Amino acid sequence: MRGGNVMKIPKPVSKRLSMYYRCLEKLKDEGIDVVSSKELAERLDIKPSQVRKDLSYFGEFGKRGVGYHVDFLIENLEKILGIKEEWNIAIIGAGNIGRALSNYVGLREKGFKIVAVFDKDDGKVGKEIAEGIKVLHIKDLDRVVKEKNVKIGIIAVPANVAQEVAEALEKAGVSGILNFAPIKIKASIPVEEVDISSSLRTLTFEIIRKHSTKGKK
Amino acid sequence: MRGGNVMKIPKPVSKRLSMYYRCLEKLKDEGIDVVSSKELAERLDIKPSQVRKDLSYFGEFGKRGVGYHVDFLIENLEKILGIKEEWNIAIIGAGNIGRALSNYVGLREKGFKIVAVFDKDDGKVGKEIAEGIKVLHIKDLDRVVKEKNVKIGIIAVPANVAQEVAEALEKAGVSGILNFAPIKIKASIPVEEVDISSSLRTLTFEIIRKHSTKGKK
DNA sequence: TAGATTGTTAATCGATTAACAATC
DNA sequence: TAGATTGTTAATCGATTAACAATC
Repeated sequence: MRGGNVMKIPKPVSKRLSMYYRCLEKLKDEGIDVVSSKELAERLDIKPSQVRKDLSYFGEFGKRGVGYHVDFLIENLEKILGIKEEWNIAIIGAGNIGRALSNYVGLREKGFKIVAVFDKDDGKVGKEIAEGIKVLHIKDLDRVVKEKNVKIGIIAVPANVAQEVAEALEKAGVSGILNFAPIKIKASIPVEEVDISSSLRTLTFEIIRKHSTKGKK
Repeated sequence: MRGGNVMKIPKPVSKRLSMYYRCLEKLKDEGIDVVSSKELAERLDIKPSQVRKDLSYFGEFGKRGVGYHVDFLIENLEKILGIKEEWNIAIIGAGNIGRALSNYVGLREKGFKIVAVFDKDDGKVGKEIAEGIKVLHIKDLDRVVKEKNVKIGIIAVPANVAQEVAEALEKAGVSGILNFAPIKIKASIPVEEVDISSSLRTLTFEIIRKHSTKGKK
């Protein structure tokens, strides 16, 4: 099914769509131009019906009895995920995370372009944090977001100021936020959380559980 | 319920336990020494029954009619999550992510100690990547993991070599892996994935959906 | 004791998987 | 046409939430 009426899509779908896309690119490289949900699922270690259901939220991309044309599916996923668009990004916070992200070339290749880095510390403002990127003062956020058409704001500041930075970003007019601070951000625009400490904590939890559980299958 | 028999715990529980812990520390700072599931839930914007159920997987920490003693619950969460333990970490890959993590002081404060950084590039080996941390050659992984009692390996290499690095880490004897490469790692020890590009992609997906959906509530 | 709040069972909700008619 | 594989509906599984007896 599909249509203009409200359609709820499970949270995990978008992560899987990215997986499908990456896999399809590989298939294309291998010279394969039609693939079945079975084949795709096998490569990704999931169920064929999951592949079909995930795709069905967005349209009918396959041919019964045949499978999915790799090129056609790639094209559609590119539209759904915004892969061919260029996304201008501003980073707030010129500390370790801010610096690492500014220098992370992998992002550029995927269409994510860091166009500005902000900090409130005058000692950092004006310094070159990455090639061609000078740190700006946070007070210029509004103006720069508009001028440089910033679509995504990345929060790379301590937890205690993260919420207010989020509000400033939203007010400045960004469309989405990626948050590295270990605190849940409340906003009316989409927010994704990346919490490294929390992931490490989940890991130690699992390690402890694994070792202390005797009869666990 | 609780007990020695196999007890399945929902995946999202550990993230929430971390949230509870952080919130309890704040409560302690505020001088509060007893808290109800209702109060805790309100502060975290979840349901009281979720708090109670999550905690019930690990024991009976509250008093009926009273609530939870903050200190007592903190103590227990510290054990469950391994918060007071020191976790020695090795990073594989001395690129941008590796460097950023090596310099990320926030980790140290939480008991995560980077004790070694590895790379296969001779140009990087021997260089000081962070204060007091010289890059080692990957060939010394096995020895160093044993000598320095490394418990966690962080994968900060490109996707195409991530799986083999994971296998090397497991063979060397680490207990868990944190993976920054955009590929799902298969291993028999716990693995947590942190995928920044994928999170950004989910964000662009949500932004596009939000804007193109008219009647959406 | 009366009031409050837990721990746990049962009901609900959401996501995944299986099954199958439609159709290439 | 016969075989294959989709798109979609129905069944299952897993996680959250509500309800309530137990008890501080």
